Amino acid sequence: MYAKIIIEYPVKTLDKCFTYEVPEDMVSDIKVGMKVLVPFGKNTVFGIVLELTSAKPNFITKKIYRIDNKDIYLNEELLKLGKYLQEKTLCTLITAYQTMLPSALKVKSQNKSYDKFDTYYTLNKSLDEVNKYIVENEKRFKQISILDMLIKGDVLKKDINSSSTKTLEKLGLIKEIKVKKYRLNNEKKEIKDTFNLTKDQKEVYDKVSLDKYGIYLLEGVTGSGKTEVYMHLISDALGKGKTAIVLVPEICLTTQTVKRFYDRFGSDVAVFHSGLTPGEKYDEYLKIYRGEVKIVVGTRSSIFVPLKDLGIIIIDEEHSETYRQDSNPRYDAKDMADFRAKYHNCPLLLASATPTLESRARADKKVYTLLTLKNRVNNMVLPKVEMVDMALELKQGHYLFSSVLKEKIKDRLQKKEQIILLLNRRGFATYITCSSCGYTYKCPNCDITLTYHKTSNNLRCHYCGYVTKKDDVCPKCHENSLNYLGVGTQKVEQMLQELYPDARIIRMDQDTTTKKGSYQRIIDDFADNKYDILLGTQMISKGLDFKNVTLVGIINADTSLNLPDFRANEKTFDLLYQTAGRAGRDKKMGEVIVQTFNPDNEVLNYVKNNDYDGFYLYEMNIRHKLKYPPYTYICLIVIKSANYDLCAKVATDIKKYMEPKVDAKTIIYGPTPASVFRVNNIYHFQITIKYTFDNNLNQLLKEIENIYNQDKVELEITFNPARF
DNA sequence: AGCACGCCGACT
DNA sequence: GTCGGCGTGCTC
Repeated sequence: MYAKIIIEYPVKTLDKCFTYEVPEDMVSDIKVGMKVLVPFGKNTVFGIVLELTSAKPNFITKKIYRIDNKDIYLNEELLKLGKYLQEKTLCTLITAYQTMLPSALKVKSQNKSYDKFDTYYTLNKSLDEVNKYIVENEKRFKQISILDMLIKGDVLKKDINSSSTKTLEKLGLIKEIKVKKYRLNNEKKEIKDTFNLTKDQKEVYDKVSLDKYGIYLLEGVTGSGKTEVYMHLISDALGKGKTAIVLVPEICLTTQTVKRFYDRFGSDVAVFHSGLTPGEKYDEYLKIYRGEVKIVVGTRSSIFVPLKDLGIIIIDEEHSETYRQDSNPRYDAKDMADFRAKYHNCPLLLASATPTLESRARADKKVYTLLTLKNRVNNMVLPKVEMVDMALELKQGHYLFSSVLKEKIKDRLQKKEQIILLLNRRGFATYITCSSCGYTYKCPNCDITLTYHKTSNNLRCHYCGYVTKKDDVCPKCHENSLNYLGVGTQKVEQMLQELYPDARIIRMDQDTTTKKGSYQRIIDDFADNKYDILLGTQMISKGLDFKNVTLVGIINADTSLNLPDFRANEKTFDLLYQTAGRAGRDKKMGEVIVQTFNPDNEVLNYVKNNDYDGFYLYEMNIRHKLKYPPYTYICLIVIKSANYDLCAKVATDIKKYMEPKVDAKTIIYGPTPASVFRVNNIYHFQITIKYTFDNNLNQLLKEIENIYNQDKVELEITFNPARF
């Protein structure tokens, strides 16, 4: 028997099968998908068996050394999923499989075992023989008490280890056994199905068919109880003997959502996120592999878990960027989810209060089934949103906090209600703005904020390459106040403390949440009313549910409007709408203050009116005019090299190579310097491709990779990039 | 990726 | 005369 094997080196030249002979004694054990050790050149490497065949090849073959672990291997579905991942991202096949496996199982030399064991004592003789021993040695009280315990069941060695156990072991009456120990364990809980769905929720729930493939888009306002719908659907899937995957954005994981799954499904749930150690991940993977859990809740990579018989896949907060990996392979978990849903003939449910325009547009075109939850549960009303013109406030001497916001904060502090303040740091400091009038530079061709390049003191558009010089005074109001606009959370915290000396303020940003668990601690403390004000960056916007928060303040709504990205509006809407949704999640009415230099901005006004659908129509119109997704697809090629000239040359060569070969409607922009032009002395150029239908593009890009991706130049191709 | 083979410069 | 630079080509 011969095996076609793909080896561990993630290089394009080795991205193909090598054929090895399977030794006689391995024939009965070996299976497609197993990790094996093989000789390769002068080395010994690991690889994955992709195919088994009896056909003898016409070249000399080497023999497989050994199977790495015959208990864990990729099944047919996951092997196919890997190929799909390769196809979608143009990565090597081995990279695809590596991505799918937890680090403990990756195809490479592993020096340590990730298995942990508990040692138990167990009886080694029949009950009769043991009882006989007890009768014959009735004076050996210690031994007898041990035997009595063991008759009832195995006992941990460390609990009863003594000279007596050693004697019994020598006599052959008892023995040690090792049992695989999981690092994380959840108590088995009764599944309670007492939560009743509201009428709205029931309607949505009824429309999802668990018995066939289909993609549903659930558009549900903040606080509409989407999780409750998931629970019911999952519960039904389990009832059919099936399993479920729930993807959540990273930030939601440590929070209430997961707890709710534990409370409801107990030990049927495994959680997968970056906070787990490799050992913990390995254990969870093993539990899933062995079918000991039925539901996996986790971040992006959880889409690859080896659950069998999937009954439903749910992607919560589907608009979140975290579902797209921003390093190689640049996959989108939604694509993977779609593949698996098709494979298992089960539904894929995408849910969000602010769906991506792409998803929402597909729902319009009936590619997805649109489901809506328009009302909050328990008659909670959506918060009242008020715009404050910061240009006016500034004139009155209110710098970071407007007079209105200051008043409201004071009021809530008196009422012992809580406040969340958002400092919008998206798009921070890459652009130039006028601090008197709020003017920003935009590209006349692309309607994109120009990015400031300090070295050359000019402004550039990263899409088309438009360059203009930075003026000394603002072109609109002629004040000498063009600069990076930026305040740090620390500074805001300090000012806040000066304004409200008695307020208890907790800051949440990159600095305060680096330590493991610190994020959770802040959330818990705030939920426990240990603080009055939670001040944070975008990480506070998602999924948090604090009953006592009645005021949300958005300190600077504008920064993200100026992201050099065609999704700037969408990102701003998401951020503000979701943050606003943190207010008034209980009986008390919530209020939101949005501070802006552009009070007439349309996007902000849709936020004000809690009007996602309005925003959707408005933004679709813009996307249509400027031919942005969802009306087109975008593919980004980044060319990286330490050699500036070479980098620029390869970039232009690629464009020249592609231009005559693409579809007539496909447009190639650039090359332009990338948004991060130079990192560690590596230059970055980028080419943007806009296309609608281009069947050759994938093939063409493969060619490009083969021709231009050499030692001194690195190419990075991203389909449908999250940002650029 | 890793390693060998191979053909030209400055050195124990 | 050799050691070693990294360009090229191959690995079942």
